[in-house]
Amino acid sequence: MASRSEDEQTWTIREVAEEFGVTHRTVRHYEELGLITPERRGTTRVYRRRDRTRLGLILRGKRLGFPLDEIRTIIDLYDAPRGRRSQLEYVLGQIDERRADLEQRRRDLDDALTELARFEERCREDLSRIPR
Amino acid sequence: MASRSEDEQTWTIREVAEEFGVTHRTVRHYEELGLITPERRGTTRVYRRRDRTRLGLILRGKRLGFPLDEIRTIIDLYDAPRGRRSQLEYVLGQIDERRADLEQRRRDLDDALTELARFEERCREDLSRIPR
DNA sequence: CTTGACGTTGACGTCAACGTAAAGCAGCAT
DNA sequence: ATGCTGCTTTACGTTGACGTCAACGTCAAG
Repeated sequence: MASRSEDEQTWTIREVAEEFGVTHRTVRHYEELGLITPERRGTTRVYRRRDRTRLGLILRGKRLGFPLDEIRTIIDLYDAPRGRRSQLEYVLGQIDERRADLEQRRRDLDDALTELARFEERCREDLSRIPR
Repeated sequence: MASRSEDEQTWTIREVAEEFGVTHRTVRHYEELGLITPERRGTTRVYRRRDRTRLGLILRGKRLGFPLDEIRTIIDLYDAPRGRRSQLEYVLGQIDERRADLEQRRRDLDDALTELARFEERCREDLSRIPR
């Protein structure tokens, strides 16, 4: 039972890779680029909740089409030191830039979706005019 | 005023490139991949409204993180023949797939934005606790 | 008629994001 | 001890999306 701070569930590289639907090579690639930094038990990589969280953020960033180095600056932002006032102000500025970027994407996305809806409408009309 | 079908405004490659903020090499690359097919006046490329429309769609697709060959299938869809019933049904099916993809992206995007908002909130709280 | 300013076609270079093969160690089941 | 399985590093290959020449055509201006 030992109630120490043993929130220490860990995973192997195969486990996280399979869980997130990527290869171990991909996971290691992200480590090479400094996106995740698993500990080592001897020579073996040990992944914790923090690493899985970051991996999730990375993959979502990829689905959104961000390059990996940009993704790194984004998720590093979440872990950045925010002790001093100047640091916090810097972080808040970065947040604003990020939001502007994301909102541009959402506009593009919404435009694409409404166009698609209009196009579907036209197709359905065409279809309704075809007999049989 | 000569009312012929002279909706024939044209542009050169430099013009469209500059207008859309890309290089002529990029425009030619898209042509190599069959994403746009400008006519030729002799050997020179001639761009019309249709090409500009497609270029706009391509670049929006890129901002959304789609690969170029996927973008081609998407915008080709808009120009696909829809004469027969089977063709229309195929197109409608493709539209559904596209929409599912785009909506997944929007979910990711909204998640990212709400997380960002929460994070900003925390930063502002931290900031309010710092004197001076 | 030469000189730019643009246009054209190759062809090779580059960078990101991995894939893939080669070779080795580490534990442990037989 | 031996082999198997899973993890490791090293290193070169691949694909997508262009960049970057080089070498040449063309047409209006001087």
